[in-house]
Amino acid sequence: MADPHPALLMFIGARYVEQRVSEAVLAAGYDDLTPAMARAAARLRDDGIRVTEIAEQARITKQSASVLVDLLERASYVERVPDPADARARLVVLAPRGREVQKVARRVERAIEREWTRHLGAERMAAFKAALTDLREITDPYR
Amino acid sequence: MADPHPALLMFIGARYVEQRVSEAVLAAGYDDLTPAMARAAARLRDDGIRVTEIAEQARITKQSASVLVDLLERASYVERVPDPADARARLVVLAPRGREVQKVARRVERAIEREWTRHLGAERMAAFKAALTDLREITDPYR
DNA sequence: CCTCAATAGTCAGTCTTACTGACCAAATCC
DNA sequence: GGATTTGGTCAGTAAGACTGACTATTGAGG
Repeated sequence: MADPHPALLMFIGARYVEQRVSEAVLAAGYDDLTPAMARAAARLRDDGIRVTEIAEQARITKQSASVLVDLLERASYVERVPDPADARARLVVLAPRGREVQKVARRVERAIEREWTRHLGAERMAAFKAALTDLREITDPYR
Repeated sequence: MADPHPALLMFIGARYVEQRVSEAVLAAGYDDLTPAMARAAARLRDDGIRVTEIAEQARITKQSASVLVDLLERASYVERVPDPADARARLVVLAPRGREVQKVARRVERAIEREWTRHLGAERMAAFKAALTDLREITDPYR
């Protein structure tokens, strides 16, 4: 490829991080997490999230999201609790085991960010992150 | 998310481009291209490529790549020609119909690059692309 | 209040797109 | 010139996505 589109380079970088994280999580002994489960789990917030919200953000149907949450729940990574604000809905929250995995993932993510900063230098890295953040404004329909 | 990891932002951008391109291709009347077929087709080069190479670059097994090439061939997007340099191998090359789709895709990609340049400014865009290219050195095992 | 459209979620069934394992034929190594 | 590597296919299976139909709750209008 003579001059690859920025999007391809972005994809390559994102895929690299996903692989590094999933390897580390596997190495830490969590071998029952599939990539799809992990991607769904990555959407979790501390205050809980609805299945429908996971689906929107991950761009999958609510049925698919529901299956993934089932799997995560069965493996004790998350719990479903009733949403106090809406009796139709249930909130997906991290269970203790999920919080442990999250810690492992966060640690790898920070390590990669340091590696990238070392490679580009602090200044270029900051500019890079700022550009990504600005581009999100025109590429991310979910804020 | 308070401070999303750069990789998430990269993923969001890459996904946006893939969606824009696939929408345009669909709108141009090519409705028999699945996302997986398109991703495989995106690896094609003018001088032809081997199925095994597609597999390596797309990080899928050669069997999966072979199936996708079959589908692309059946839909007249590509052809398989014997590799003059190796009688075991066959080169996957774009067929006329494939070249038409490629034109549509390239057009959208250029349009998006212009939009991004408008949003960031030419200077920041250039720096952004340079940073992506540099990061590729440490994130892309296939050079 | 009371209907009724919208929303949160599930169930059932299907298709796409991966995977593993076994295998063949040509090329390359020693 | 036999053994190993490489390019690719065939067969079978599983993960993960989709559509469509359905239930229960919410919230808005009359």
